[in-house]
Amino acid sequence: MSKNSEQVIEAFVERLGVVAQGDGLPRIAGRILAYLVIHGGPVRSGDLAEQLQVSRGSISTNSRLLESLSVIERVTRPGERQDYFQLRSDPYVEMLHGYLTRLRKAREAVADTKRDLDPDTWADALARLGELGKFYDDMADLLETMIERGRGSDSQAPR
Amino acid sequence: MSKNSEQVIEAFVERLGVVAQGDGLPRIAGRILAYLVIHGGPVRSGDLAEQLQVSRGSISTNSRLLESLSVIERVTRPGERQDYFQLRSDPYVEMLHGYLTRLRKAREAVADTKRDLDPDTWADALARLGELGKFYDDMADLLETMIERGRGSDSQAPR
DNA sequence: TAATTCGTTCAATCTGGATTAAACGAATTA
DNA sequence: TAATTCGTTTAATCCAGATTGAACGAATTA
Repeated sequence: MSKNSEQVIEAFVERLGVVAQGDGLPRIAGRILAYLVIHGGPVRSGDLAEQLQVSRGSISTNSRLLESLSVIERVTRPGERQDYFQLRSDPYVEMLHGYLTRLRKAREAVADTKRDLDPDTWADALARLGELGKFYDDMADLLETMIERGRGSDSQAPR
Repeated sequence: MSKNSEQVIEAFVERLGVVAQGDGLPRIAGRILAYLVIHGGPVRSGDLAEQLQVSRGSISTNSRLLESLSVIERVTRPGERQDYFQLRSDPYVEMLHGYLTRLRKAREAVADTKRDLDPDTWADALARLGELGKFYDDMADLLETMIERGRGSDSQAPR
């Protein structure tokens, strides 16, 4: 690895950490993801801690988070004790499910409110709630489209 | 307002606060938005502070945030000193611009990295970066579609 | 057996961002 | 003029969530 590449990769890892943060994920989760995007193949959990300079506990917590998001997967090797992690085949599409869940929660809040408000007294409010609900619905549709589109047809799968 | 409606609205305001939080916005911004969705018309800034039980400073900061996001607008009335706030006409579509900005930032991190990595040495990493970049591109396209669809035709546009 | 090396958990700490409270200026009113 | 009432800003506080570090159990090795 040329000196230059090191810096480039380090920068990428850090920037994806910030992106993850903006998406409501722990910074370290983004860094792990970035590291796996760069280094692909199964990476030893211990290496992650060392390379990213974070505690083993953090790696444990955040890798399990990414696992639960179906972004990475844990693999093992016969005769070896360490866990390995690698990207799943459709890593990014999977993340959309998280957005979808949040969207549905928002949508539910709107729906509940619409249901519980008296139609005569709150006509105006209900109209505006309808707009907001529709927005959430459209967003959800779009995400579902995106998920549908991505699933299976993911450019080049096997590595 | 029946006792019941009060509770319903209060719950809605709180829930949208949580939603906002999940979207990386201050909780109070979400509450202000919810309050305006319910009560529509121009609402006095002072009322917001009182009704939401937060400091004037918070109202000031968060309303300016929502203003900068083009979600609400500030209006005044001749002879009155207080500021009023109301929803803008396409409040939700406007929020998408924020997502788009974040998406582009992520996309840029990927593009920069791709540009700076030696194609021979990092062929695999570049392929994976390409996938990630494509994902961001697709997301951006979809958001732009959404923005396009929503703009102007507001209420119920054909899908 | 004891000593390592894993991963996980949990309490303690750290930290960034939200929120407040106080101070300020501007406009208004008395 | 002084006293109010706005909105904003800033420093101080608060808080939730991230991160760490130590402790633990399990599996391994010597």
